[in-house]
Amino acid sequence: MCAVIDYSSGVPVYRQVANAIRDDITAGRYRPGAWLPSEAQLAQMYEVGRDTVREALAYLRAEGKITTVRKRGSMVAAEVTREAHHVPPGARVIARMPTPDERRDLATSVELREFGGIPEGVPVFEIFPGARKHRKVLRGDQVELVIDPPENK
Amino acid sequence: MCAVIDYSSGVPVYRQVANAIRDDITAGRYRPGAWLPSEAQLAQMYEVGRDTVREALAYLRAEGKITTVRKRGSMVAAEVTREAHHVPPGARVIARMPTPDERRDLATSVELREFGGIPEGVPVFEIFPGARKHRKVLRGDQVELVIDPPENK
DNA sequence: CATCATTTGTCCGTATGTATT
DNA sequence: AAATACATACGGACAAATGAT
Repeated sequence: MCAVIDYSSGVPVYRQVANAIRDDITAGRYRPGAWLPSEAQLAQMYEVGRDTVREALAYLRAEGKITTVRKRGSMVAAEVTREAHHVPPGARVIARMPTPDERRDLATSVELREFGGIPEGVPVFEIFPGARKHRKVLRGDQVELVIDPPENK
Repeated sequence: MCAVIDYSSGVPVYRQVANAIRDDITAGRYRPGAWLPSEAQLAQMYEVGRDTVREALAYLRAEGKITTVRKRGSMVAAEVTREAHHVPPGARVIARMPTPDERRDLATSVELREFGGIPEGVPVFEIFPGARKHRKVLRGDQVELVIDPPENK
């Protein structure tokens, strides 16, 4: 029934599996917050090895689509509402993946306990405000930058 | 010489290996663009299984620190100069990981041929300009957003 | 042009510790 | 308490593509 793995396509099998699972997520067959089948089950479903499933899950983690909890399983990432963050004129902003330190510092207490930090696949904003104020690092999955319209003062 | 893996720390071994390699990268012992030792060599160096090394490399790929080329090896991600991109007042910006389509569309021709798309660990900006213009999706590793100062017109 | 060694991708068997039931 | 399920980790093995000889 599910999933045709094409071994002659040249596309790594783990990516084909990842694509199939991602399609199931986007199609709503796995809902946000729900647990995926276990690695062994997924391996059986797609008729591939466990290693391949593990790589596919790592791939989806890197995309931020799922988070994996040690000794529990992999969960579809929950949707969060983004909080507006106002950026002053003249600022510069880059997006990048967080450092290990930032992953620890930006985590909620729950995430820190469960995952050891913010999940994989979550980028950060690094904001350099105009003058010589300190730069800010914000979680990319929880904020939305709002460019302030010019004020008349 | 290199790397002490602490099996009693509770920290997964693959993460300890990833941390050790990352430290080597940040310390400049592996330069941008250089090939890492092969998986087999790394496994020997840290005295762990190849599975563990592969997981560590997947972890570093997700961080954008390295890119892996099939049948060739893993390379330290090259540094690029960011191009300035001006954002109009009133716009909203989010950062997220790209979809598979975007990974293909935003790749250079070289990346498309070598990796099949932009590398893992590269986030994107999604910019919603004020009115009802089309949204823009830009590579997070190549651009730097510049918030335009208010103009007087 | 042909051959060979290297390297990643993939699969399998097995073992262990831990969380949940 | 006991059993089950699962992530983590090790080892061996082969295929296919690449690069060097």
